[in-house]
Amino acid sequence: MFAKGLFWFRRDLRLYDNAALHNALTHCSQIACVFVFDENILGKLADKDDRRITFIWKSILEIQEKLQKLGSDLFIFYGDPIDLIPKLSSSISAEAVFTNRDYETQALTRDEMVQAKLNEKKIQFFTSKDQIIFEASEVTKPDGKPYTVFTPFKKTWYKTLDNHEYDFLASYPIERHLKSTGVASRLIQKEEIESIRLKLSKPGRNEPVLQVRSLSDMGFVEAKDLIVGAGSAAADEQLDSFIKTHLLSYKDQRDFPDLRATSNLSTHLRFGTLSIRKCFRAALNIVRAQTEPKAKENAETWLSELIWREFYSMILQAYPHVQEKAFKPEYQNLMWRVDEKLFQAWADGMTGYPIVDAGMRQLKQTGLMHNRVRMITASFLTKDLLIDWRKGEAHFARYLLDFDLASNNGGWQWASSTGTDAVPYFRIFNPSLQSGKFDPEAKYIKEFVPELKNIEPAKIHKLEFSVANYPKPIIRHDEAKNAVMSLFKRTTAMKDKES
DNA sequence: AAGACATTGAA
DNA sequence: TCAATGTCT
Repeated sequence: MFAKGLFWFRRDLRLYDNAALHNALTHCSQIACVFVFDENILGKLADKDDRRITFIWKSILEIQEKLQKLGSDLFIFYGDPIDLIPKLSSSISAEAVFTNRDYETQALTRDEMVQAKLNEKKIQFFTSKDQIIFEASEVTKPDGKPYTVFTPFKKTWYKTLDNHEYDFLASYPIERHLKSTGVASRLIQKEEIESIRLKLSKPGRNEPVLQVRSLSDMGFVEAKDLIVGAGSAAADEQLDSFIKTHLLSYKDQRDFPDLRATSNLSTHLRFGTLSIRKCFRAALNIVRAQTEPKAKENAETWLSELIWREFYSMILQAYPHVQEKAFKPEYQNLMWRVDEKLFQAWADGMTGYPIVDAGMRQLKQTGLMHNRVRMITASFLTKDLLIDWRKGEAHFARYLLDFDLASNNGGWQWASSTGTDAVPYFRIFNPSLQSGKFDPEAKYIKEFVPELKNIEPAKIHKLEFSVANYPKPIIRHDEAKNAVMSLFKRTTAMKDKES
């Protein structure tokens, strides 16, 4: 038991069912909470009205308000966590720092450095699993090696959950430790926090710490077009409404982008405004309650999507090289085309392929893109334009409100056939067929490509139309298909020769 | 509109 | 041996 501890919020922006926060509250007599806007990350953001910064800001304000109601407060800093976390820990005389694990290489390196600095000061550093149900070492093949194919992974994932009687989905009860105020509280009270704040912001021996009171303190402005409500209350509402309206028809409807039948929870899962354990519990309860097989199947498909998220997190943990290069060694030296004009046409939604352009415009306009369309646009960039998947990955990373490195990288490597799961041959999307199949009435297309509002859907899919201000297709799909097949075949042939 | 395409990991 | 978020005939 420690007298004082520090809890560090990162991508777990909620005050319930939070593993590391629970750990802190049960191992310290008193704790303080902090969020740090990392200057290393924010400095690289090109747009000052970044939707994600606004989402985080609003979500942590919700947390701060709750902590204030509990008699405490939240420290909000801007700077380098490698300096700030140890500095704050000393200021509050913390003996230990608690945080939830993050598996991206950059985050792991940062945490190692934070830990080293803390240990110099004889302060302990504890991390917890919180953002996924199972870490890479917990779901493996019988020989202990990580899976690389989704379906067997999913089977073992379920089996592991079942073997432990669903303990892995149990909620961490935080509330009971947060109740009382005053001397009995487990939270350091706001007077003490205020005096530490004053001390930290005074220029003295050390640089004063930049304590954030508004977005503009960091040079950011509020994004006005945030289409996902920030905070955990909004997340809970979204979960409830998705379950009520779309879960039992999820399998049948999720692939049609105009139906808006997906869960829309990705942003909340990314920032932890929704607990993944709560998500799985809710889904499993619904699945179990279904007597009608069709409804059950629909709900199970959503569970499967959540397990895809687990799968790609596992891949990132087990194979961190995917962050720089192809998962498959034989595709690490593919000769992708370098063509800034083609790339820009794709990024701007000006390829002349309506379904692709609709998706790319939805991304820029809203910060999100329907999953089916992510696959179509990714396939188009890599298989039709022959442009390196990493260029597309970076573009999505810049604009997606729900950007998650593991899932984004997994999706791009999947679409470009460089990643886990076999069979490049089968995976060249035909944009015309995809749009005819998943947006038959071209409703989604017309929403984001209004130039086409008077064109018959069938003509849109077949690209048989001509409109002012809208480009002709920048590439012929049939020719592109042959080109990409021979690109992959050449590489495979080279591999065969070597062996 | 069923079958061909044809590769690879997992059991 | 089975399976794999597709396409093409």
